[in-house]
Amino acid sequence: MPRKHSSRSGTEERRSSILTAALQCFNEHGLENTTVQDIQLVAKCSTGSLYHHFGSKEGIAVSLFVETFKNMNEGVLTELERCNDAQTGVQVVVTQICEWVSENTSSARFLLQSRDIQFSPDMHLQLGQEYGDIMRGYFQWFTPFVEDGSMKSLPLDTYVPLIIGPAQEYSRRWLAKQVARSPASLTRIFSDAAWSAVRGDV
Amino acid sequence: MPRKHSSRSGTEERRSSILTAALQCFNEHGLENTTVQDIQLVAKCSTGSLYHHFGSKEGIAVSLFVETFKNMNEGVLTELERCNDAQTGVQVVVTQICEWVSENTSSARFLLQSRDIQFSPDMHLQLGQEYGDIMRGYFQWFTPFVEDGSMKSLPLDTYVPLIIGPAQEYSRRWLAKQVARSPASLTRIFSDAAWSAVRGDV
DNA sequence: AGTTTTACTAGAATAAGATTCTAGTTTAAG
DNA sequence: CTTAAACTAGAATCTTATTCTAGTAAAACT
Repeated sequence: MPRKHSSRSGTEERRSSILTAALQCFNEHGLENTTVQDIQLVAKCSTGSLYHHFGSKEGIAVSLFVETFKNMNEGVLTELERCNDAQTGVQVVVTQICEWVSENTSSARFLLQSRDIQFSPDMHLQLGQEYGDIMRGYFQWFTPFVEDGSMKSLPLDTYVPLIIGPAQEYSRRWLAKQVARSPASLTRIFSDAAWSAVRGDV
Repeated sequence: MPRKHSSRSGTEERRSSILTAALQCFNEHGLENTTVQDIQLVAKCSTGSLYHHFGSKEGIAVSLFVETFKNMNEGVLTELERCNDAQTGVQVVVTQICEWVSENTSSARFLLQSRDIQFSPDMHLQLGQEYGDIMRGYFQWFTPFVEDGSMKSLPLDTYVPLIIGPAQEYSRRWLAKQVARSPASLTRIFSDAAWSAVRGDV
């Protein structure tokens, strides 16, 4: 695994070409059934190169996970910060998620179905860091509205599941091809549900 | 894989001892990092025996998944059938799930984190069968209440995510030790949210 | 009871695939 | 122009899933 930022040109391309290849393979054959050779073949890179960059097959999955996760959440947070009332905020979060899933099916499939990647201790740390930052972002936005009563006061850990739970669960099913209509087309339903789950009792 | 019911005594014990051992191993090391040898060791059985019963490591996971899934849903359905109004029904489903997860952490962890088992075609068929039966059970119970207006009329595929989404998403986090309070202790919050997501507009 | 059939167990042999290792090559920095 | 570090290659190895051959034992049949 490379410690510092790559100093060499073309190296970032190699790295991301491996990630792209991996995403494609994971989507075609599943994480489990993808061999590193499959990835090498698609990315046109050698064993050495692949292991230099990621250390292991799991390392590839972890990097992909982290980058995808950050990517999605940064998009959502950006939109959220444009809002200035609780209801709009909640609904925008749900809408953004539904749209992102519908437009980035490969990434979404990987992200939502890969709960059980085995994170090694330091990977776990890295992820925990990112995760904490992102959550802080959300909570900072919402806290004022809990305080002024426009949102219910609930245990902190329950907000995220209440708001994104239904959309996420539906998305999982859609990505697994168990249901047909895209999450984006049901945005309204899921964002209404989210709001009624956390709105203050007026 | 055995086609018929086992005719021989002690065979069912061997079979279920393998499943139990597998569940334990999966929980300790993760699906990925569990070797069949690990399972053999815990179950005290030979390679031949294990492969006779399940055909592959994946086969073990699939059997475990199917049995656990049926198990949980039968419990929920039984309770549901005792109810005779929509609100109670919805809330009982959520409550049952929260309690089952809190009381059967090993099984729940396996069930909720193993979205991405690669089902081979015939396994997929078997699962699809079970799954369809169970869903039919739920829908039969709910349909009348949609018709009489006590529940919203929505696309069929959205009911399940709306009702169990938040509880399930929270449960995932709890099982991954990302949050501390047990789902059972938050039943009220999740079942209220479920009901407000699907209640008819009175 | 004796024979046959079939479920089941065993563990060695094999095969597939992940990871490591050795030997470079290329680039940036001094 | 030299050196150190990033990077690439691909053969060798090591781990692990799966297959194969050879049985044992219980039920079914006569």
